[in-house]
Amino acid sequence: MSTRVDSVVEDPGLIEKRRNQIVAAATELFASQGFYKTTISEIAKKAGVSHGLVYLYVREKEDVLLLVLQQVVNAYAEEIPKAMEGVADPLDRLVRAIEAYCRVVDKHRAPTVLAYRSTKSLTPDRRELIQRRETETNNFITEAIRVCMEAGLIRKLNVDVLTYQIVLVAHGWALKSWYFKSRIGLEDYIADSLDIVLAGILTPAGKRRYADLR
Amino acid sequence: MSTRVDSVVEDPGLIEKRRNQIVAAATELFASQGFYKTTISEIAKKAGVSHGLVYLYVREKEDVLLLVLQQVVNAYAEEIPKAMEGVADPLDRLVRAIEAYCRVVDKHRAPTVLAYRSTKSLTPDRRELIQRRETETNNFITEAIRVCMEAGLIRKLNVDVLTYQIVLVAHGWALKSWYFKSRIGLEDYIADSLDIVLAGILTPAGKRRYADLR
Amino acid sequence: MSTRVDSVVEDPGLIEKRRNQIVAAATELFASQGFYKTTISEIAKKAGVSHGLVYLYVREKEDVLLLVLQQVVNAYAEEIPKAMEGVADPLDRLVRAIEAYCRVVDKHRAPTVLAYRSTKSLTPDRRELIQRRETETNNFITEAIRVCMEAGLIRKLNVDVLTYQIVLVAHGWALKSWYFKSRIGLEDYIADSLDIVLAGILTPAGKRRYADLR
Amino acid sequence: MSTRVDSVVEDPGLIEKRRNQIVAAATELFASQGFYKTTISEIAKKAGVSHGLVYLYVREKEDVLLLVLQQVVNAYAEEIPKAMEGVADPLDRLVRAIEAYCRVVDKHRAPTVLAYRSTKSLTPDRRELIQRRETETNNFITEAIRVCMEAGLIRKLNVDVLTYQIVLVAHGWALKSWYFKSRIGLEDYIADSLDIVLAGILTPAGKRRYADLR
DNA sequence: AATGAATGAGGCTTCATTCAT
DNA sequence: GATGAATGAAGCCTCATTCAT
Repeated sequence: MSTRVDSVVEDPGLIEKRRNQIVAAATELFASQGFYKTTISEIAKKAGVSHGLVYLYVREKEDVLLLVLQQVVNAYAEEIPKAMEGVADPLDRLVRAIEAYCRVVDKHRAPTVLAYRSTKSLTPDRRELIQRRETETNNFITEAIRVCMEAGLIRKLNVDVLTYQIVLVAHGWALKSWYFKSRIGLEDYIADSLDIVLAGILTPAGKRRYADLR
Repeated sequence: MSTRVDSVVEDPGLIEKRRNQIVAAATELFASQGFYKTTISEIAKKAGVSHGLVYLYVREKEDVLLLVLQQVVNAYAEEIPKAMEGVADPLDRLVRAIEAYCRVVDKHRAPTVLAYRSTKSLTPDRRELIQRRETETNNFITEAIRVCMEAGLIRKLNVDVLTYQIVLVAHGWALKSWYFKSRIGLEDYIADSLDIVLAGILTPAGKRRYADLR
Repeated sequence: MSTRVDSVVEDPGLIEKRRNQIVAAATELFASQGFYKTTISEIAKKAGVSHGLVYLYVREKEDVLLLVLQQVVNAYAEEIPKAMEGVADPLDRLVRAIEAYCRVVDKHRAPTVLAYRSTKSLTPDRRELIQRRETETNNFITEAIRVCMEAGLIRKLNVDVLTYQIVLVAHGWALKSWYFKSRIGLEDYIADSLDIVLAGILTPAGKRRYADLR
Repeated sequence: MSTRVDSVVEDPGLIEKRRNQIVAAATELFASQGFYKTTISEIAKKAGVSHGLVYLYVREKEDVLLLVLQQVVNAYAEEIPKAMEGVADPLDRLVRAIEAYCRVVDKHRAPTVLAYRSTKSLTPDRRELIQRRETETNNFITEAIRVCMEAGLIRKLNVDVLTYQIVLVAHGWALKSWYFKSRIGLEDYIADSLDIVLAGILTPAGKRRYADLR
């Protein structure tokens, strides 16, 4: 979980603990006010430390943003494969991945939106770190699609387009939560989205297999 | 075209002209550096005016952002219905709306991404102005879907979910352009996306009608 | 009534008229908000002219202040001698001068306070113009005192101190109006002040003469 | 000593020290150039600190003015009662109060004039703070007069008018110092003013008592 | 004479970052 | 390791003044 963020403090346990405090506070503040309107002092105050301390665990303000965004994309990168673990059936794996994706997004709604708002506020090197990790996650989806396709369960389609269509469905839950909030719940959103997407991509064989899974 | 942004200058023609200059400059800068990293002076310089002049046409920096975002959502709100004008067939209307949406997004790629990044930087009243306009546009999609559904061309589905799935497909072209750029062109993206979505939502009758349209 | 303020406009009648508009508007605004918080645009708007016009009748903003202050000190310089005109009795002259002073101050309460606030905002040359005029006015008081003194109606006292004590009584009505407003009216203020001052300065002969005057 | 001015710095000793530096510098500058022509940077420079530091001890520029004016009215409120301490004779108390008032004014000549110029530049809440304190001070004079009156040493007169006549005599030393400077010294001014005022208000009994005091 | 658009100097204020304790 | 006072770069915005029409 190397973060590529430097600290003058040596003790890794302490680093872990302090950064968690800082990131938790920052996530909340960035999500509600945005990166630029949030000051280091606000973060420190909410984290219950002095603002000078922040600079013992981070070199610049932007590093805090990096840590926050890493936490989100790391959550994705961990929980999605975990949902697929031990599941052999290719279609089942894909479905579970999609469901998991929506649920992680739901759990991290605010920071997910933050990622859309603020990734570009990072310097290119840091930005790449985040995007690489996101791509990594999406590769699980891409791979699951590919396996289904090879098994004849999904039609021949542009895999990239399909991958991002699915990703956007998941992210959409966070991005448009201001719209959905009063209209539909998470589980219904997942069910409806799956319904649409799978109907659009499954082959007849795929459809039969999917019916069996339920 | 009322912008809800005040100006001390009276002449509407001049206001129009100056604001166009300012918005054009600001769009470019906001898109590449973000709202907060862009200064009023930079905008003025790129627009070829003094920075004092900006404040004759705008009351605060945030108004510039509002104008920029209004330009995008207005483009959506105008061009999408225009693509449907004179087209009677319900399915054709929907397809054209989707295609048009993707193309407007393509034409305004940078400011579309900007909208995702920066809408939350607006004060609530201004933010609402933008979101209202976006909802307005999306209502065309919702309506087109509903008509198709009533005509038995589209399955019974949650219309809100479907609307935003389509909207996200269109926006996705801008949001993930960093990924798609090297992989696929706009027209292929539209074709593939339509392929997936329509397959997912059309009834057998709808599929037959769609085949006829091509 | 040369004002020592330049104008690019030639016609003296027009200058007079326009300056009156400007000064009237400015007096009100300066009095309520102070010189620095008042903008040329506000003055122009209240005067019903364009703000560009102001600069045809005045070279700088400070000139407007000078004109405003000149109007007050000129009112003093005119009305106080006028109250003494045709009055021969030395003590009567002094008493009428004091009464007149208080009444002019009352009529110009706001600009009188303004003079205390803002005379120092003038450049030295302009400031001197105002102070010279004020001294001119006060000389009427000084002179009246001196004549009374020579006539044995007033005790031998430092004339300068006495003059300013009287002047401050008059100005005090404006300066401390926030305090007096709810406590006493103008005529009572004049009567009480005269009572105190005259009792303090009149000789027995003076007191007898004063009794005759009433 | 509560100033009603916020500071982000906690240590009261440091606040005291820094504010003293700032106020000393500001007093000088405000007195010579006025509030609006003085910049925070000038104050900081003269105080030997960075301009950023000023904002650790003050929230807005106007707070600096408030602190400066508080220093003057506080000096009045402290030194005048101190001059009366331990003095039992009513007339003696009044005379000492008047003398003390003139001397404090002399010691704070510039900021006293500043108070006349700039109190209105304060927002109403801050202005009230200053005026309340000034009224507090003047109440000592009012009270001393009242006691003398009850003891039959001073004639029945409007106490408010008399109070402010005395106050203006004291303030006059500062307000008209440009005139007096070359004409009379402080002690003579005090003596002459007392002479006039007391002659104006004392009863025969009062005059006898006053003669005894000398 | 009058208008009002345009300029740009300059002030206030914020806040990331440093550093002495 | 932690604190918090101090610094100073930098941005927003105002408004006196100019000038083309």
